[in-house]
Amino acid sequence: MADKQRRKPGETREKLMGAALALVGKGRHFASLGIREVTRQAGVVPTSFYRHFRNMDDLGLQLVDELGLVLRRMMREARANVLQADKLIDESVGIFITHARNNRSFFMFMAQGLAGESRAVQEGIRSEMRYFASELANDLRRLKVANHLSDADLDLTCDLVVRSVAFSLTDILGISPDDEYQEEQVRQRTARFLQL
Amino acid sequence: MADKQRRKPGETREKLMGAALALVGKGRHFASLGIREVTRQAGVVPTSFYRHFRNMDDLGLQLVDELGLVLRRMMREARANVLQADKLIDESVGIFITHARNNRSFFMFMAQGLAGESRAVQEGIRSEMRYFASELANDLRRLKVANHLSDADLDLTCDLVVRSVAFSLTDILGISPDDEYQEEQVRQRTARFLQL
DNA sequence: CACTGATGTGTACAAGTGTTCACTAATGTG
DNA sequence: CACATTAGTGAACACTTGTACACATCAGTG
Repeated sequence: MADKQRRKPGETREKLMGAALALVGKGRHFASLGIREVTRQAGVVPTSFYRHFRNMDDLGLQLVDELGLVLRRMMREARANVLQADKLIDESVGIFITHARNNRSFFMFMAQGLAGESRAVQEGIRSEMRYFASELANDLRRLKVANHLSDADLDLTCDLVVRSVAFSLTDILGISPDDEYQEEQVRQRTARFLQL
Repeated sequence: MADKQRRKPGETREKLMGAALALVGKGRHFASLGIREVTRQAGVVPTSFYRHFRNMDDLGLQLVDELGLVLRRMMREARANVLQADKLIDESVGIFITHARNNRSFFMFMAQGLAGESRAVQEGIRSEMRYFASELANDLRRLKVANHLSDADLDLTCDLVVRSVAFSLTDILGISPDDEYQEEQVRQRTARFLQL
């Protein structure tokens, strides 16, 4: 695997992705970002952009890949921490919210991408969600919770759960700053959703 | 109420909103639209924009208002057509999908706005959804379906239902052209969601 | 060491951007 | 009718945008 060379040890490519993410985190929509804007934020000259990405959509796609890593990390942590089934929901929601706060920009990007303008990005995010839902179904099968549901219904339920949680994203991200009361509010509501 | 004057009988204001909507319908994201672009699509000179809107966010807000009308119309139709409770879900999903197809751009705008960059638009759409959910809860109470749920749980359930349906939007809009098979697929899945 | 390929920089340009200004024509109100 | 208001127009501005080109610099390979 090739590394960068010249001057700095930091990868310009990562700086660019980070810059785009930072702008999204500040409230901008990914679809409205321009090449120059991103390079400016990254502290790089505009032409450098083309060394790593064809265009903004390309950058978006690569962000989706990284997003996948974040989600997998979250899943792993959830699996490790959820030991008994009775606290399953509360624990999971807690972990999710924590990750959503720690990777605010990433999850914002995800929420945006679901209705974004690049079909490819849209499809990518959706596919990550499908994967997540199917893994969730497997876990539940393994834990023998929800034996009362048929296989097909379990899959469907998990899809529904993932969708609901994803939707709650906009709630969480909308208040994230440090409004602890509201956060608790959302936490409880999301948990109740899942119980139903 | 004042009307337009000069030359044409058609409202420029509506032409501008229609133009923005049309661009969204073509796959563009609202956040990436510019004033000049919209006026060009509307066949109007750029300066005319300022006669009706402060900026693009303002236009977005007014679109949300119109979106509210569309939603209310849909709700009315659903209320009129759903007579017996057993067909409630299938009927409702059918009506929803029909409206989603007929007002494709509007619903696309709605899906986008949920994670859009204007906080005001975001809040507006969310408030429309809350209103919709509360009306739905009232209807269900009236029909005496779901007596087994507490009031608070019913409200929560309806919120969940509206969220799920809204999420399905992206599914529906993503395939809308004329893929009847997939449409049936989504129709069945959404219905099953609601049954659960 | 010379060569190649990847990565970085600076300059340049044509096209598109939001917004302002002065001007014109139609409308509704006195 | 005169008048203020409203809704339309075209020209002009200062900037920003995406992209292309030529060039510089480094890492690794023969």
